[in-house]
Amino acid sequence: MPELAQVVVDVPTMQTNQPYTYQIPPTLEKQIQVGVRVIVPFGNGRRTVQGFVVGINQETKYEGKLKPIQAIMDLQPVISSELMELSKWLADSTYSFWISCLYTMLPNLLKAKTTRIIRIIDEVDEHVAFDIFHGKDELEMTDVQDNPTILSELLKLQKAGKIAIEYQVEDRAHAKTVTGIHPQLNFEQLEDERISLHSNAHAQNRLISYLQSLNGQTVKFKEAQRITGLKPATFNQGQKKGWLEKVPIEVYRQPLDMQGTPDDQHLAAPLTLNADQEAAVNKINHAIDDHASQVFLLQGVTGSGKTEVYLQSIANALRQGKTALMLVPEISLTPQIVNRVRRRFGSKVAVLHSSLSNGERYDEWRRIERGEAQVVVGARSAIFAPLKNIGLIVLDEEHESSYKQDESPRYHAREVAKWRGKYNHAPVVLGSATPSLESRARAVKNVYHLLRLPHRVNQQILPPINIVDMRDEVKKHGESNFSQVLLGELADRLQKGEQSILMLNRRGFSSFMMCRDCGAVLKCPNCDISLTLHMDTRTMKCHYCGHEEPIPHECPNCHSRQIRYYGTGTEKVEQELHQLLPGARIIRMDVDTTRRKGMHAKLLRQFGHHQADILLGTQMIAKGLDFPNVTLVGVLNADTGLGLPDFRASERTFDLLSQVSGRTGRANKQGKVIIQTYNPDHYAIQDAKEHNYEKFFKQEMMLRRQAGYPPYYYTVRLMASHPEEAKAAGAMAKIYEQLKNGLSSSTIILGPTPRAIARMKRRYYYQIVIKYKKDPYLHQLLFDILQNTQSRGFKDVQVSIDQDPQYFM
DNA sequence: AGCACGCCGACT
DNA sequence: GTCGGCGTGCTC
Repeated sequence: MPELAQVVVDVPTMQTNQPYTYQIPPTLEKQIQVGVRVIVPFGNGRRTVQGFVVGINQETKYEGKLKPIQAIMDLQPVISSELMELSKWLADSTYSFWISCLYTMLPNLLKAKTTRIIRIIDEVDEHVAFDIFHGKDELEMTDVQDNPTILSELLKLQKAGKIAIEYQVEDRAHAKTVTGIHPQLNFEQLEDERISLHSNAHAQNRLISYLQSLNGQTVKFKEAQRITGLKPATFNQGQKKGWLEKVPIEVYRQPLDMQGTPDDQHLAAPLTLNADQEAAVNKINHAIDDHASQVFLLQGVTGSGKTEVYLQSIANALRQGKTALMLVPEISLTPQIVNRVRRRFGSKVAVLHSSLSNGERYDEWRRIERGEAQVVVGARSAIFAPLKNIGLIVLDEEHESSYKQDESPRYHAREVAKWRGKYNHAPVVLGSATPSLESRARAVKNVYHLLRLPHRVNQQILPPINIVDMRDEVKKHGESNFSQVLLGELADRLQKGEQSILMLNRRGFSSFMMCRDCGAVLKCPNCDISLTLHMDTRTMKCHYCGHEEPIPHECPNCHSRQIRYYGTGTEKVEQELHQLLPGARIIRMDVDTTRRKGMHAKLLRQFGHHQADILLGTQMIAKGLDFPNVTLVGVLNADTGLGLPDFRASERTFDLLSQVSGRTGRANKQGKVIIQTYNPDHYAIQDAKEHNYEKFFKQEMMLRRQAGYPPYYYTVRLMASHPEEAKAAGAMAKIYEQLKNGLSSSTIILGPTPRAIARMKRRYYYQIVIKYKKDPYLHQLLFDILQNTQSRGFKDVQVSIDQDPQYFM
């Protein structure tokens, strides 16, 4: 019996979400392995697609004739056996396609581009040759596919055999190369060449000496020019005379911020640990040494030196000959933290940012895959880094919601980390000053091992927090984003030459246009939400679909000219600040000023060098920053997130206030925090003021218990969308019937209801939230529901399932 | 996804 | 009669 390949093809639909069996042609027999990418014929016609070999065996249930694999794209598997296992688990636990999970684990460049090319194979008339093919003999399908007239014409020609459609699967993954030069002659031969030189050919003479000094090595052309000072023309002469040859040298793309990485001779030494840190490191190191897949929850107040604990534990994993993975939320993946890891571990470190180009990302991935990097630092998707023999996984700021991917596959990096920890028999460290309720509850139940760092390393007390009641403030001093107290403190810092950080909480908050006469709010034509004013581009933008339109001068509803904008953006605050404190130098950080590559780092560097007095920003400045000269943190509007219809609203507010408070008093100077709010008595704000996580945890747990939310219940969210509201609602109603009949009696079904943002990108959304403690039928039932989605009655309906959603909106 | 097959109304 | 609209089903 011949070996057969089981292939998962790149056709992400429910019906094709399974391996297909292919013959292995004799020429590929030796190269085919599980985890390589292949090109296979799929469907009628000459269509070819990319796929992954997920198994090699002799089994097939398929009765028809098996097709052969057309080509193999990798010499080595790009999916290891660990990641293969993981991909199956991921698809199952997130209700997503296997193929999507495989791609999620790889750099984008490994997703092949498929193109359809239309080629003339027989005489066609002039109209076709010039008007459609523009005189050429081939055409890309993408150029014509949305022109029905041309398309039908081409279809006829295809039937007549005049043109043919060819499929090309193109691998986009290419190693970057630079030109290198390689001596073609040995020392003596070069010496002979020297003799035949003209006496004034000094440059060529020097080139010969240089080539001799290379001893047969290949060097980069640029490098050779730099060292010899010779012109490219001289080298070209040498090439013509056969002394040297130009060859491509494979190099890794160097991200901007990688340049200037310390060399491995001058790495930073570990810092001295305090007793708490040492106890934590010891526990973690024991687990590493014992190959124990224990989960630790490292709960340490801001400034308590969690990072040092991570670094020393990572160092221990490396000493054991193992690798380590450290995850950081994208928002705090700042140069500060990356540089700290690089200074400690030098060239062993690979970094996976979202701001890397596809090529850079591919190169970092290959460095890891080849074992050249043993420490990986990155955001969410770095959890799939192709490290082998993992000894430790760290998730910093484990409570961050950005660890959950909000599109399919909707995985949580924390859960993947635990899976890989188990597979590799390695501990997982979850670190946070404000752990998620889920994690902390597990620590209480001893599922996780709790490690605490209750003190700041510099013995600084946590900064005192003042709450300013903005209701009084507005009564006494009128509308302003700045209370008298905050202004006074800011002026005081300016005078002392100290720095301040101001945070504008943008959650659930933005500048919108409203008509003062009829009250109409300018809304997105595609989505059900108001448009946000962007002064920099002078446009109104939709934050959901990207729709953009000019700022209106009159109300589109009643044509009144009394249309004004409301709300507060960072720009408006900056303007107000310039008026109130004319001398202050301000750096504004928000999505608009940091969109350009490298701007984030640049602005922080400027602030670090004290080129500004005030750093004004959104949530992105709340985490991870460490500036010793900052002695004041102000939160302009603490409570805008509290009103959101989301059971985690209080937790997020508490986290945010705690995190941002930690940005001050980090060095020797005492810091201070001022929080402005319209809800001064809310427990999330009061507990943050007291730096009292325990109190907040107890209170919030009680409320979650009463309302039946996580961590007391698991939740799943189902969503259905359709361009017509009734169709979306109807689909959800059908799903509701299936659920009601199939689930156990203790399970609670909420809905169906329209989503808080009921319309987005021209589609209407309906949702159901299921709350359950234990339901043996649920998992299978949800898969059945997805399967039923294929039937009539669900035409054009998109259904998605989100296990443990982060947001209910 | 992409394509063929097949069943209905509108035209050469 | 046939062309082409879209609903349905299949891809190893």
